[in-house]
Amino acid sequence: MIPMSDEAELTERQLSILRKLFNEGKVMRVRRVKKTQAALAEELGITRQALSSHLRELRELELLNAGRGFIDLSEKAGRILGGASTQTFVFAKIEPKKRRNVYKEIMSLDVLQAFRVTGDVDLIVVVDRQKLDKVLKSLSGIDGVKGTSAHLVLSPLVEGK
Amino acid sequence: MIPMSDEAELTERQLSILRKLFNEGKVMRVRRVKKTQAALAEELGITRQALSSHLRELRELELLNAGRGFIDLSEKAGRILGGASTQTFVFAKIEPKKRRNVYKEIMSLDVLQAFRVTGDVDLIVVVDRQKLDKVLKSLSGIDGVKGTSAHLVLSPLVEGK
DNA sequence: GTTAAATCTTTACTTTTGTAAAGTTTAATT
DNA sequence: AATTAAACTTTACAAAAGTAAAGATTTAAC
Repeated sequence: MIPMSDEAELTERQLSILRKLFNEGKVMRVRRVKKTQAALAEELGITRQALSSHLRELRELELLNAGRGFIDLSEKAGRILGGASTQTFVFAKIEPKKRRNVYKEIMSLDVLQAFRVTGDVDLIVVVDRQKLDKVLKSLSGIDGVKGTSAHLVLSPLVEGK
Repeated sequence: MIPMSDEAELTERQLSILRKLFNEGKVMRVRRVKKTQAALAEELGITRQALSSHLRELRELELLNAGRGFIDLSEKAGRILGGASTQTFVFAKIEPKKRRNVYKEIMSLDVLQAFRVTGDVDLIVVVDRQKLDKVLKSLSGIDGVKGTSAHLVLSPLVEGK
């Protein structure tokens, strides 16, 4: 009975299952569409079977994975569509005294991830390349942010563990 | 017939499906375990149905999602388990002339992600905190790596889009 | 000692997805 | 005009996962 965020609780068994999966799992970024294949097929105006055979080929190319009620596009698919990887890393240095404010502001920005880290950089923010301009402007406008540096991803060497 | 990385090609229909999904999809990071529920149940020593009911509850708490042959843990699950994030960022500078070798070596390391990037850093490597020591040693031993700096994640401000 | 919660089993049925086969249509190529 | 590739259909069945119901165990709490 481990207490969760608010009301729910987890039993020992549930926790052990989570732990087991966590240890064996490989990290990946996906674009998930919550929709059954039947629904998607209808939107496309084709039969489920026709769609299914397209999905099979795309799956064999490692471009996507389908589950029950959802379809995940892989990073590889993003690369083909968007050209390059859409990730960008932004490092920021902040004034310690104003960090609370900085955290609060960053949480309201349209970023993929943001971390407080140790070392000669205070924050690492992961941004979608298309939104980099806007985010950089917002970031540098935050009271307490001393400086930023952006690092576009040229190519991923390793994608998931 | 859009040419892909090497040999494969995509038909118009396949491309349009990818594009549609890409636009509707939401970015998420997951930990994926490639295993059927039947196999997992056997490892746990319980029936498929018993496991299935655990998974249903975990799914209702948005801790995971199961597909055919795989189970995805959500970020929320990671937060409950790890407490903190287990990610660590390592920046590396490399000698341009030896970059090919460096890329090759890095791909064989036990890292979560690795990217070539623009800016005053050449590579950003994401490593599991537990493996940081080993990875740093391996990294600095690679011919062509001029220097590294590690940045432990103190806390995530934003987890997934 | 009784109660209650957690966990499990067996049996059985449904839903979603995967796949196969045979054949039609359309458009571009030679 | 004949060929070929892409895309689709219908019919049909298989596999993986989801669900339901009725009951057995175990363990901790009261």
